[in-house]
Amino acid sequence: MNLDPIEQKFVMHFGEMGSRWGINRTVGQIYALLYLSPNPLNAEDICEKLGFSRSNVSMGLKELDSWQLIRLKHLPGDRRDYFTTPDDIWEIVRTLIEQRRQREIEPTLTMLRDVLMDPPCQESEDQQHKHDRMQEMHDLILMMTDWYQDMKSMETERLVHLMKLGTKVYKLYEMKDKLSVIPGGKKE
Amino acid sequence: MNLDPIEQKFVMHFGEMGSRWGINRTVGQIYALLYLSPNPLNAEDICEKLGFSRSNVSMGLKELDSWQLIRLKHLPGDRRDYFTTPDDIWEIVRTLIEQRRQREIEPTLTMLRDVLMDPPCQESEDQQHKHDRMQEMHDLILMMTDWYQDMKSMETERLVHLMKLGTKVYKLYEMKDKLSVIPGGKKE
DNA sequence: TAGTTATTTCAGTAATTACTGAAATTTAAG
DNA sequence: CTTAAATTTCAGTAATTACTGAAATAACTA
Repeated sequence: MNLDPIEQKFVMHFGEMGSRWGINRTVGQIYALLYLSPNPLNAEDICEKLGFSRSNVSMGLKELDSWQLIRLKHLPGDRRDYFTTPDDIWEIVRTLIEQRRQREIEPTLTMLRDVLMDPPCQESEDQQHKHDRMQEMHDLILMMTDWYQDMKSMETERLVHLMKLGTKVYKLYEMKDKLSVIPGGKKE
Repeated sequence: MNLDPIEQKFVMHFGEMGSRWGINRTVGQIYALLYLSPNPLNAEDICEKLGFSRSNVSMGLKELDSWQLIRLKHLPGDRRDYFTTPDDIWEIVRTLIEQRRQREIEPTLTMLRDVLMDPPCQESEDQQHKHDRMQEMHDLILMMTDWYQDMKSMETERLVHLMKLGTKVYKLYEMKDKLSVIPGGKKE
């Protein structure tokens, strides 16, 4: 492996962390390497720097591509594929959240909608409890994804501002009914 | 396996989903079963319902306990351990987020703090770029965890209200400077 | 077109993780 | 204390996932 100490620490960390997420070591390390790299890297570069086989790197890049986390670049007079991560880290975060929503949340929501569709076959108390419990989960997930869809449309600048306000913004909101100066203050 | 069709679908789904998260099939299924169950279950119940070995269930429960996702109960005149999930699904979600923060985010933050501590050994442009890139990630993670710490302290009722408001609350906030009626309107 | 280079696929193997049954330990009751 | 029930541990094995090298395919060049 051909990395300076700091880079190595960062790359290794993402390799190890990878396994705590659904992602494997190779994929984690490749992404960390690309994230730090000042210029696009081709597959051969990655093999060399991380000591993985060419085919492993190919599969890792394919995986990252399926997550839409990398960008393909071409250098003039060079037919090889070069890869980068988006420059804007917020774009990376948004993509990660969106992909996880699609892969992990959406199927669960579909399953829940499905089982909640038909009413419990035998109307026992236990059946009712299970039904309620699933409804509860369904509603909570729906609320969170709706909230996320709303936030997603915000530009980074505003989102950062809103996050930094945190709960303060809510205290302000509570005040508005008392003031009844702001238009729409009686709604909700 | 001894489950009615709807329950089975729910439990199986969490088994399969488990592998997309860091969690394994057994643990996913056990949790789904406990989540739906109207009354606490002991290990033997779980073995029977899911068809796992006693030791596998024991290990699964231990894992769930380490995530603080289950509660231990005792029934009068019965020495066996019975388990439930919290009644309040919001408590489950909070615990999940908190645990993931501790296990996945905190170590990364520590690593980043660590590598950002000492200045780049050789002051090349590439070194600077890597340093900046890591700083960027550090700051973003810190902002998100700070925001989360702030939200964590809110009661469920208020949090739900705030989520349902979504970005509307921000539009209101933008208005306040123009109105300059609300106390503290000139801050920030 | 053939020849060259880049990339992907895939079958086989290595490594890791999940699961079991038997034995050990813990816990409580008599 | 002794006995019995409940739970955990752990070594061995099964199942799954990760990785490799060779072969196939694709993409360009002359």
